[in-house]
Amino acid sequence: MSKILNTSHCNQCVYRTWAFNKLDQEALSLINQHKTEVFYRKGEVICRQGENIAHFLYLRKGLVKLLTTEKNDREHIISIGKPLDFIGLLSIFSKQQHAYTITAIEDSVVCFVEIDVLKQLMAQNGEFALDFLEKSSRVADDVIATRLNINTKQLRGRIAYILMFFSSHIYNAMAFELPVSRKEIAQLIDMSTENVIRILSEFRKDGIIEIEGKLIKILDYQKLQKVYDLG
Amino acid sequence: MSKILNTSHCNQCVYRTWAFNKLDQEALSLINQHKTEVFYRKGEVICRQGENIAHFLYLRKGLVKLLTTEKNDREHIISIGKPLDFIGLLSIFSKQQHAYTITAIEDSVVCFVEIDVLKQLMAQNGEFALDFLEKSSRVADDVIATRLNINTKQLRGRIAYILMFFSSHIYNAMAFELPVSRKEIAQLIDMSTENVIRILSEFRKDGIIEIEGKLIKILDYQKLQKVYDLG
DNA sequence: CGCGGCTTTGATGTTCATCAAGTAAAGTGG
DNA sequence: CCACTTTACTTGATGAACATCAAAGCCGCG
Repeated sequence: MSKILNTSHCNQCVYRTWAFNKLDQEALSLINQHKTEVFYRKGEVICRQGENIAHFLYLRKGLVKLLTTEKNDREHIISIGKPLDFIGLLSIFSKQQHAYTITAIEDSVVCFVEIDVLKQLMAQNGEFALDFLEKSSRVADDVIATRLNINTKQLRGRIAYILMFFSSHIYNAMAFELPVSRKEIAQLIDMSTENVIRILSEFRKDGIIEIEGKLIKILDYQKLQKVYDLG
Repeated sequence: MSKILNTSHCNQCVYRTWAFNKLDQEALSLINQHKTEVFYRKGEVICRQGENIAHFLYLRKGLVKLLTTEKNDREHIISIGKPLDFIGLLSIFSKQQHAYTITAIEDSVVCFVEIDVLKQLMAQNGEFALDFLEKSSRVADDVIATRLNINTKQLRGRIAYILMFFSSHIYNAMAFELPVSRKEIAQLIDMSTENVIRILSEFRKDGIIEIEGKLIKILDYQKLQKVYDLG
C-alpha cells in the first residue's frame, strides 16, 4: 500500500531550486505545511480520472503513466512522467477534475501540494507564477510534440522512438529493464500488442537490440536512430 | 498584403474582460503602447516555425491554422485557432522560437503584444499571471485532448468530427462554407486527401450532408453525432 | 489558352489490427 | 507447496482499413 512519508522540509528538497526558486523562506514554509509526500508501490494508482483536483502533483522519484479510459474500456497512455515532471499536466489549472488517471509503473514518491496554497502564492508573487508557467508549459508542449511525432510515424519508427525514449530520456543507458509491459507500450504508441512484439523481434533479428524478457540492450543505436528518422 | 491597423485603445477591446481583466488602467496603457494589431488576408502567413518569439499573439477576428513542416516536406496541421484563442499556444513561454507556422485561413486580425512587457506585468501582478495561466492552459489542454480523440477514431469518425467542429465550434450553423481545402482537412485529421473526399461523398449519399464545392449543409446532425460516437 | 492546383472516382497494394492457438510466467487459494 | 487460474508473451494466418497510384474534369489565373 501507499504510505505517507515522514517528510523533510521543503528547504532541503532538491526540487526547491527547480520549481520553487523564486519563493522566500516564508512561502516555502507555507508550502511545507500544506504538502504531503506519498510513496507508491509499482502498480498503485495515484489519482483517478474524474476525481476532483485538490493538489498540484509532482514526481520526486520513480516513474508514472498518465492514461485515459475510453468508452470502449480501452486504455490509452498519454505520456510517461519522470522525476521533476508536473504529472498533473496543466489540467490542474484549467479543469476541476483530473483528466487522466496516474499510476506508478515503478516505485514512486509523489509530492502533493494543496492547489489553493499554490494559487495563493502565485497570486502574491508574480515572478514565481511566471517561472512556474514557463516550466509547466514546457511539459505540455512536450506532450503535444510527442503525440504529433508518434502519429506521423509507422510502427517501426514508433518502436524505435520508445526504445530511444527509455534509453536516452529515462535510464541514460544502453541496457535497461522495460518498466512497462508490451501491452502498455502498445497503448502508449497506438498500436496492437502483437505488433509491438513482432517488431521488437524484427529489431532483434536485425541485430539492433537484444531482448530477454523485459531486459533490453541496444546494440546499434545508430541503426535505431535511422529507423526512427525514416519513420 | 497584411497591414497594421489604426488600433483602438485596449480599454475598448472586447478581450479586455477576457484575458486582461486583472489589469488596472496603468497596466492596460502599457500594453496598449506595446501592442500592434495587424490585419491579414486569407492565405497570408502570420509567423513562421523557427522564427524568434517576440510577441504574444491572440486572434481578434478570423480563423487561422497552426502547422508544422516535417522533414519529408509534409505539412501537418495541429489545430485551428479561432477568435479569443492564444494562437501561439504555450510555446511562447517555454521556447525561444515558434514551434509552428501560423497562417490565416480567413481574413484575420491578430493582436501582437510584446512578450517582454507581458512577462513584466505577470511578474508584477500575480493575480494576472494566475488568471492568464488558467486561460492558456485550457487552450493547450484542448489541443492534447483533440489530438488523442482524433487518433483513436477511424476515418468516418474523423470526418464527422471535423464537420461538427466547424458547425458547432466555429460557425454555429448547419450550413457553412468550409474555410479549408480537402487537402488541409486531410493534414488536420491525419488521412489522405482522396479519402477525405470519398467519405464526404459517402456522407452525402447517406443523406447526412449536402455538398456544393466548399459549401456544406448538415442535414442530419444526429446521424453525424452517431458516426462520430461509433468512431 | 494553357498551366498548375484542387477535386473526384476507380483500381491496386501495403500496412496494420484482429483472430487463433500455444507457451511461459506470475499470482491465488487450498 | 502444488494445482489452478489468470495474465503476459509469442508466432502465424487472415482480412479490413487505409494510402498510394493513375486518370480525368474542373476552375482560376497569368
